[in-house]
Amino acid sequence: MRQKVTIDDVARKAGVSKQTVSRAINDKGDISPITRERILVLVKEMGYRPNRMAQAMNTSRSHMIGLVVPDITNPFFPEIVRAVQDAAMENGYTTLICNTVNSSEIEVLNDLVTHGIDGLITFTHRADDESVSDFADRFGPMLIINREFAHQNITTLMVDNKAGACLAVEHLAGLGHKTIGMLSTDLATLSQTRRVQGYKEGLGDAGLQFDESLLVQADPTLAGGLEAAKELLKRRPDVTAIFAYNDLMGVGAIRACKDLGLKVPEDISIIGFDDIQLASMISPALSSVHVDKYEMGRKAFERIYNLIQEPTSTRDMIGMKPKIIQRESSGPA
Amino acid sequence: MRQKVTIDDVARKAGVSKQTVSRAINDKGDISPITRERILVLVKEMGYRPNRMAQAMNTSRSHMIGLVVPDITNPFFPEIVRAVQDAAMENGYTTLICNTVNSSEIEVLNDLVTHGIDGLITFTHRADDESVSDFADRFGPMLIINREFAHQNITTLMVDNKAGACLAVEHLAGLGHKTIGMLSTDLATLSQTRRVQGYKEGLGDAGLQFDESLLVQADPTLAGGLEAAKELLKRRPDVTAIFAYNDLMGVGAIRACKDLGLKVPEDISIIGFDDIQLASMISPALSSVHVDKYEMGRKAFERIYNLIQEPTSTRDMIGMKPKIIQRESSGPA
DNA sequence: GAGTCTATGTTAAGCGTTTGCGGATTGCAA
DNA sequence: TTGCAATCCGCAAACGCTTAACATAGACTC
Repeated sequence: MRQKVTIDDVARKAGVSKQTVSRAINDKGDISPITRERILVLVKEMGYRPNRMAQAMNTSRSHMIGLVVPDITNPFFPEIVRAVQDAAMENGYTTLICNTVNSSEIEVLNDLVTHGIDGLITFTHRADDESVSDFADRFGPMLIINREFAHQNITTLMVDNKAGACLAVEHLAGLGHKTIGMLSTDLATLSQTRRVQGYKEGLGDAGLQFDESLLVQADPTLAGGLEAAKELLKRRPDVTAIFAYNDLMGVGAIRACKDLGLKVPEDISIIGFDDIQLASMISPALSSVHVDKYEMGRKAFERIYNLIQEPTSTRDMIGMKPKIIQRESSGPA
Repeated sequence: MRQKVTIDDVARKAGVSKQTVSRAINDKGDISPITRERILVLVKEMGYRPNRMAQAMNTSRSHMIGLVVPDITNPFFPEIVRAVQDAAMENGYTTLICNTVNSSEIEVLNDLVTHGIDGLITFTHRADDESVSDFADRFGPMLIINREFAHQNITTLMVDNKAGACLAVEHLAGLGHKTIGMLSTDLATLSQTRRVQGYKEGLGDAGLQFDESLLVQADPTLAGGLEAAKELLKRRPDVTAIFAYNDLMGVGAIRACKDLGLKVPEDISIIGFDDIQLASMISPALSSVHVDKYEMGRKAFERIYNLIQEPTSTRDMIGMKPKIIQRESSGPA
C-alpha cells in the first residue's frame, strides 16, 4: 500500500513547504500560530497521517514494540498480551506479536528487529544464555519475562514462583492438611524449579516432612495432571491435598479424583498455579495461586516504554508477588 | 534502534557499491556468480539483514499484515491468531495485532495503515457499514471475518452459523429429543441472528414445533448461560435438550443443571457452539458445534497473501462449514 | 583494428519523513 | 534611513534501501 495522502500533498494545498507542515504537526517551534492552525485544519480535512515508516527512518522510533510468546493458545498468555496492547495503545504504540513454538526463538527476535521495533518484551525460554546474550548486545530496550538473566541491556520481570508455591502449601497446611503431594512437570524450566523449591520450603515452614514419593512429574497439561494425580494417589493413598504445578494439571487432578471416586474438596483438596480463566469455570472451581497477568503485561510495557524514552536508565529486575485465591477445590482436612 | 550493520557497511567491506549488494541478496540479475557468492558470505559473516522499513519505502511491501480482534482474551480468538501467525511466518510475514474492545475500530485500522501494513484481517463488528466502506475505499487487501459485506475491496470469511445451528438441532433431535430449547444472546450480531435462524430451521426439519418460550436470551457468557438455562428450565420443565449460542453459555447451562439437581446428559442434553478449548476440559465435556478456528486463520492469511501478491484478483466470500463434536453432555433422550 | 555485443557495476533518483542551517521578512531602536 | 535581532519558513541532506538508466570493460565479429 502506497500512502494515499502525503505531507507533500498537504504542503502544496497549504501553499507552504513540507517542512512547515512537519513543524505544525509535531508542534516544533519556528512556526507562527496562524500558519500552524491553518495547516492543522487542512491535515484533518485531508485525513493526512504521517507515514510511520518514513518517520521512523529519521527518528529511529517506529512506535512498534515486539512481543514474543511461546504460544498464544496457551491460556496463560492472552491476558498478558491484552494488557501489553492496552498499555501500548494508550501510548501510541503498536504491537508486533510472534509465537515461537515452532521456530527458533532467536530467529524470531532478529526478524522483529529488522522491522525496526523500538523495544522488545519476550518470553524466551528455549534459547540458550549465550544466544540471548549475543542478541542483547546488539539490541536496545529488552525485557524478558520469567527468566533470570544478568545482562546490562536486559530487564527481567518475574513472578515469585517460590513464594507462590510456599503460599500454596501454607494455604493447604493452614486447612489442616498434613500430607501434601505435588504434581510437577518434567520440563526443566525456572518456574518448575522454583515452584518445587517453594513447595519443599513451604512444607518445612509448616513443620511437615518432604518425601520423594510425594512428588510426581508429568506433562504440564490436563492429561499430564490426570495421570500424575492417579500415580500419586496410588503411591500415597494417605495424601489429602495436592499442589499442582499449574492450573491445567490441577484440573487434571480433579478429574483423576472424580475417576477414582474421591470427592473434591471433601476427600482431597487441590490447588493450582497461575489462575487461568479455566480455574474459575470448572466445577468444583479450582483454588489457585493467582498471578496478576494483566498487571504483568502493563508493567512490562511501562518498563519498556521508559527504557525507550530513557535509554540510559538502568536495567533492573521486577518481581511480582502471587497470592492465594481460594475456590471450591480446597477445604479443611 | 538504529540498525547496527547496513548495506553500506557490507558494500564497503566487499569493495563494491551497495547496489551490487542489493542485487546479490535479492537475487536479481546483472551480477556475476563470483561476486554474488563473495557478498553473500560477507552478509552472513557480518550478520547483515536488510532493514524492512527502508525496503518497504521503495517496494511498498512492509511484510507486515494487520490483525484486528475484538479481544484476544476471548477464548475464541487465540487459535485463529496463532494460525494466522503460523501462516504468516511461513511466508515471511509478521503480524501487527490490535484489540478493539475499548477503542474505535476505525481508528485502530487507520493507525495500522500508517505502519504500512500490506494487508488486513479483521473482526470488525461495531463499526457501521459506511465507515468500513470508506476505509475500504482507501485501503488495499482486506478480509473481514464473520461479517457480511459487499465491497469490491473486501473479501469475507464466514462460518456458516445457520448450518451449524441446524446441525446442532439435528444432532439433538437425532438422539430422540422432542423439546429443544435455545439459549441465545441479546447481542444483535450476525452470528446471533444466523444461529437462531438455524435453530428454528433445524426444528422445522426435524418436524418439531418452535415456540417463543423455548428461546431465552442473556449475555453470551458463562454467567449468562447459567441464568438463561435456569430461566428456560423454569418456563419449560419439559425441555430435555438445550442448544446454547456458544460454549460459554453451554458450560453455564451445565452448571445450572447441576444446581437444579439435573444430570447431564441423563436428564438434559446440552450442546454449545464454537468448540473452544474449555468445552473439552470440563466435566462432563461439552458437545459442541466445532468451528475449525486454526483452519480459519490459515485460510484468512492465505487469501490475504494472494491478494497482496495479486492485487487485481477478485474479492470473494469464503465459507466454513462447521461440524458436530459429540462429547459427554449430549445423549439419548 | 574498428565496430558491436554482452556481462558486470556504478550513478543517481526516489520512497515520506525530520532537522540543521541559512534566507527572507518584519519590527524597532538608533 | 540604516542596522540588527527576532521571527518565520524553505533548502537540502539524511535515514537504508531498490531500481532504472547509464558507464565500462572485455569478447566477439568481420
